[in-house]
Amino acid sequence: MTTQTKTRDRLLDAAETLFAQRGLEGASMRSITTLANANLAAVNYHFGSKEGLLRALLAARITPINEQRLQLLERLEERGKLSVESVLEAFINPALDPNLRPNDSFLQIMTRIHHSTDPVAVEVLTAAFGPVAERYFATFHKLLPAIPAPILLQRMQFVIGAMLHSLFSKCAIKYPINSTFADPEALALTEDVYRREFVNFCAAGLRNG
Amino acid sequence: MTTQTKTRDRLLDAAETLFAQRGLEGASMRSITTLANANLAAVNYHFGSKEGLLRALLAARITPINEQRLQLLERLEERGKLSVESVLEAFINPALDPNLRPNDSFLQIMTRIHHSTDPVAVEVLTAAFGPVAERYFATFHKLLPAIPAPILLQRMQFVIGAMLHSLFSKCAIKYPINSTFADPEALALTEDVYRREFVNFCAAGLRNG
DNA sequence: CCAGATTTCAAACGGTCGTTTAGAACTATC
DNA sequence: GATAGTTCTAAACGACCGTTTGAAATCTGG
Repeated sequence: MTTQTKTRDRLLDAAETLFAQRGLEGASMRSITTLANANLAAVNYHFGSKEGLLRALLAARITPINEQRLQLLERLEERGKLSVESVLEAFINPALDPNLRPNDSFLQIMTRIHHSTDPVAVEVLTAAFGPVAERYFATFHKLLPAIPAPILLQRMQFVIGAMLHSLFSKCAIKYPINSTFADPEALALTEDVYRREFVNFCAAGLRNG
Repeated sequence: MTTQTKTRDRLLDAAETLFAQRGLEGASMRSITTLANANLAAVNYHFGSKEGLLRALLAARITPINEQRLQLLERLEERGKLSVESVLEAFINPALDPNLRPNDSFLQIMTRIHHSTDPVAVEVLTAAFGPVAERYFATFHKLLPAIPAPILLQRMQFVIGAMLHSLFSKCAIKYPINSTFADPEALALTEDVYRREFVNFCAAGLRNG
């Protein structure tokens, strides 16, 4: 009884799950291939190596998200709808789009690799995220001309950090502060509320920081 | 020619450096003991195991920081100097105090383990950071009574994320956006400016998010 | 100086790691 | 239904992992 999907895709899904769960070093080829119901040698056959698997996974998931970030920004410019809020929305929305992000594991990976020093992760991340960061910085710089570039850059780091950590904590570790409240249900923000909170928090910080 | 410091301390320093550089799984006992100019068995002798080394390292570094966070908050309360800004300062300052943070590597570790799922890291982090988070949340709740608890909790996640990522990027990876500017020197914010930016960014976000 | 406790050392342990290999099983084409 | 190309499989490779061991070296108090 084997799954209908192709081995290559099952390997990518398994890698996504286990890289998120155990980290890049902690997820072994044996655990990945076992979870994917594949032979140990399957990764090397389909991707050449573990590094190849990581590259393929990141390319398959990160690239579409960042491409959409650039597309949304272009559309806002074309339609003259640029504002701090709309740009922040264009930045966060692709990371929440179910069409681009099959499961929550990838958000964990994204946070992990943003704070890792793994050469492959850094290389892929720089290549994919660099143009987006430059483009968004330039846009914010136009929208907030009174803020000196180094200051604005620092504030963008705050924005990126707020995004990464909140996306991670949304679908992974529950912070102990949650235990303060009797009803954990009341703490679960809808995705719309989360999005609004992120945009407003960062907009206020960028402007008045 | 051996270093004057004791083996136990050299092991902690080496572990701090390598855990930051290669992650908890990526830093091997052999690399740690070699960097510390110690025998391979030294870690097991002094700390029992690699996990024991990690626990000792985290306890030695995280605990003082979080204790000071609580102390500073108490002092603000005693002196009636509570404000969103002063509380944010009490939160960020211990992480920048050279007396509590011997070198930058620990900031990388702190960011890493905040986004890891390693059982030991999660356990230590929850124990050390939980009371701090609850305490600060209660204080912010008093200062900003109009904001519903779940919303305030989400905004605190943004604050924590902004802190973690900015501390990490300060001493680790340089984002590609930096390359946009000719003079990288002009981008290096002093620690005072960074602190002020963090406090003002987060204060604006918490209030008007 | 010497006994006793502490610390360091080289060597080896079993286990897991990522990768390779040669052949079996499958699939598509004629 | 034979053939060629693709995919899968089991087994083994050397390398590195964290840990253990027992003896040497070092330090300590009398």
